[in-house]
Amino acid sequence: METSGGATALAPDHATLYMETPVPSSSRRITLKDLAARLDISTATVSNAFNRPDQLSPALRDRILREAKAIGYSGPDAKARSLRTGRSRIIAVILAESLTYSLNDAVASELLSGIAEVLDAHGHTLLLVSGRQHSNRIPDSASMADGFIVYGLMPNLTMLANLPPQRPLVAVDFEFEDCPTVHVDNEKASYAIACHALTVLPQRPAVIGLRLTEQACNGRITAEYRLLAAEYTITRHRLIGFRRAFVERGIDPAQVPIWNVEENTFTTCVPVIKEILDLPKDQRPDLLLCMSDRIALTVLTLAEQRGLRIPEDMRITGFDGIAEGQYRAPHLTTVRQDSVAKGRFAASMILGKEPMAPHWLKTELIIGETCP
Amino acid sequence: METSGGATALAPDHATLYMETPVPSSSRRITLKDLAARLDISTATVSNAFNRPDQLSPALRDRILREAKAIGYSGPDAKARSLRTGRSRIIAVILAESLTYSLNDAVASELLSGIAEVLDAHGHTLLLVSGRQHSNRIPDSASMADGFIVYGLMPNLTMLANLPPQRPLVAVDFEFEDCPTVHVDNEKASYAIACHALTVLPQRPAVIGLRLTEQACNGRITAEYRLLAAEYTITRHRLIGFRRAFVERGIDPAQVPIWNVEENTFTTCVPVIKEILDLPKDQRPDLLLCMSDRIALTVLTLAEQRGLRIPEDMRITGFDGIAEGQYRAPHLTTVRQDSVAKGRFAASMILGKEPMAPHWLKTELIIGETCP
DNA sequence: CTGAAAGCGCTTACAG
DNA sequence: CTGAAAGCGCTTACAG
Repeated sequence: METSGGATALAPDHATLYMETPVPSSSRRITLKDLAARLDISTATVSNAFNRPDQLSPALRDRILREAKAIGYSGPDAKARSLRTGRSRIIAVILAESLTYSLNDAVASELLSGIAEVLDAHGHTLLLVSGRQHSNRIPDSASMADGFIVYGLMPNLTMLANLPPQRPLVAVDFEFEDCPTVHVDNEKASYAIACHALTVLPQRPAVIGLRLTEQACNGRITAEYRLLAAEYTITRHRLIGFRRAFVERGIDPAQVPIWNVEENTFTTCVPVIKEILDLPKDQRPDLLLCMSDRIALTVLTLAEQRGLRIPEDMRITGFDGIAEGQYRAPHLTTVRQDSVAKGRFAASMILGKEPMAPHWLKTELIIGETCP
Repeated sequence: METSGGATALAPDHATLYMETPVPSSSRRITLKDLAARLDISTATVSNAFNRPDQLSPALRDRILREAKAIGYSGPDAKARSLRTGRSRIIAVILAESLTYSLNDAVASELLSGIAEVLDAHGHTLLLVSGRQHSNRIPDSASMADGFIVYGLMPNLTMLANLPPQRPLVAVDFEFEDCPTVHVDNEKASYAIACHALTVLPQRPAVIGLRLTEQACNGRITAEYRLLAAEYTITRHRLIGFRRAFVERGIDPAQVPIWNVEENTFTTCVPVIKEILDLPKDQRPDLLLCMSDRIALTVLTLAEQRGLRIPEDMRITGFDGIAEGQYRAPHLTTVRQDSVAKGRFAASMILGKEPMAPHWLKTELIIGETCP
C-alpha cells in the first residue's frame, strides 16, 4: 500500500475507507477534474457551472455546486485560471517611494483609496509594489498583474522598461514616455495660491520646498545647490508658479529664500522648520509658502509652541488639501488636489473604463485662517 | 501573406524581414519555448538559465540571457510559473474594515508597513483585500495568495471559512478558531494606563469607547444598549481593564459614564466629543479615558478650541501610540502598541520564518502632558 | 444543453 | 552539463 505524502499518523486507519470511496485524500488538493469525475460529467460543464451559469441547466448546475460543497471544492483555482485566460484580475500599483512612507502619507493613502475603490467595484484586486528597493525589475509575482499604475517618478526608470510588454500602464503625477498620465497643473495651482497670499504684501516671504535639489539638501538652499529640472520633480513646477506670482507683485524671486526638505514627514521637516522659526525676529519670514500640507502643518505646530501668532506673525500656506489640515484650528490655507479622484481615474483608465489619454484634474484654492 | 493582428501600418514594409527571421511577430507574446527554439536548446535549459544558474554553464547561460534581451523576452511568465510551482509569492492581507478606512488609519497603515517590509525582504508581494464589501468569499484573484493575514474581526466569518484550504492563515487582533493570532494584551494595557491616570483621583472620570455596543451608538451609552461580548471586539477588553482599575481605586464603574464612537475617524468622533465638551462645567468629565489616540487627539483639538486647559481642566489618555500623538504639544499620554512589529511578526509567521503559534506583543505606557 | 480535446507557459524529476 | 516529456488546473472554441 502506498502512503500518500503529508498523511497524518491516523491515515492508515482510514485506508480502507479511502479505497472504497474515491474521495481525494485530504493531502491532495481537489480539482475541477475530480469533481467532474465524481459526477461523471465533463470538466467543461463543471467549469461552466462556475463561470457561465447560462450554459447549463439550473438543475445540473445546482447538483454540481452541491457536490462541490460536499467534497470541499471551493471553486476553480485562480492560478490555473489566470494562465488559461491570460488575466489575473490583479492591478499592481508601483510606488516611487517606499511602502512605509507611502502607507503613512495622507496623499498617497488617498490615492490608494481611490484606486482600491474602483478596482474593488470591478472585481479586481490591488497589489502593492515599491519601486524603491527593487533595482531593475519588479518582483516576479507582481508581473502577474494585468496592468500597472505607477505613482511618482521612479528613481530607476529601467524598472518600467522591464515591465511585461503589452500591458496597460498609467502614470500618476509624472510623465513617462508616451504612457498616459493622471495629474494636476502644479504650476497653475501654486501660482494661484501665491497670488492669494501676496494680496497682503509680505516683508520677508520665503518658500519651503520638497526635494527640489539635485544633491540632497535638508535646510536652506544656497548658491551651491542646483535645482532639479522640472521633468524630475513636480515640486519644481510649484516653484515656477510661486516665482511667477512673485514677479507679478514686484518681488524679485532671487531675493526670496528657499528652504528644502528631503522627505515629506514630520521628523524630516522639524529641523528645517526650527532653523527658520529660530531666526531673529527681523529675519524670520512673515510669509511661508510650503509645498505640502505636511510641511505647513508642522510649521503651524512648531510656531504655536513658540507662541507665534498665526497669521499675525506669520502667514502660512500648504499644498495638497489633506483632511488633517482641516481638522484643527486655524485651518490651513492650501490648494486641494483630489487624490482620491486621481486614484479613481487612474484605476478606471487601467480597467478600460476611461480612454487611455492624459487627464488633468482640477485643483481648488482653500482659504483658511493661516493665510486669510 | 497573412497579416498578424495588431500590426501597425508599417508592418507590410517589414514583412520580408519577418519571413526570414522567425522572430515571433510583435502581436504574439514571446515565450520561453520561442527562446529555446531560436537557440536550438531545450526549454528546460532556458528555464534553468533563469531559475537555477548553477544547473548550466555560465557561457550558455550568458548566451540565453543575451538572446532573451535581444528578442524582448522578459523572463518566465509569472502566471504559468505559479500554476506549475503551486506558489504565487503573493500574500493577501484581508482587512476587516474598508480599504478606505484602513489606508487612512494610522494603526492599520503601520501594520501594513510592517507586513510589507518583511514580505518585500523575502521577495513576496502584498495584495490588499477588504473583508467588508465582499460577502462570502474573497475576490477570485485573491485566492492566488500563498497565505492570508487577517486583520481584525470580519463582519462575516464565512469568508474565512471559504478561503482555499491548506494555506496558512494568521489572525491579527482577534481570535479565529485554531489559527494563530498576533496581538497585545488589551486588558492589561488598559488597566495600566487607567491606574496611572487614577493616581490623581478624578471628580468625574469618563470613558470614550470604540464600537462597544451591539447596536450602533454614536454618543453616550445608556441603559438600553447592550455591550458586545469580549470575543467580538478588542475594545471590550480595554473596558474591562479600565473597570478593574476603577474598582481598585474605590470608584464604582457603574457610575462612570461611557460614550461610544462607531468609527475611529475625526468626522465620526467630533459630534460625540462636542456633546461631552459642551456639558456644563460641573458635569464635564475631568478625566477622559479614550480607547484610541485618534479619539484622544480629537478631544485635544476640540478642547483647545474651547479654551480648556489640558491637563488642568481635563486629563486625557489615548491608546495605540501613533506617531501623530507625539507630534504636537501637549504630548499624548497613551499606551503604545507597536503595530509595525505586529505586522512584521504576522508576515514572518506566514512566510514560515516564525512558528505558527499565538504571539503576544508587549505594550508600553507613554506618559505625556495630557495626563501626567 | 453537454462533452472531447487542445493548450495557456512554465518547472521538474528523470535519464543520459 | 543538457534534453525529452509529463503535467500543474483550468477555459474555450468546437462539434454534436
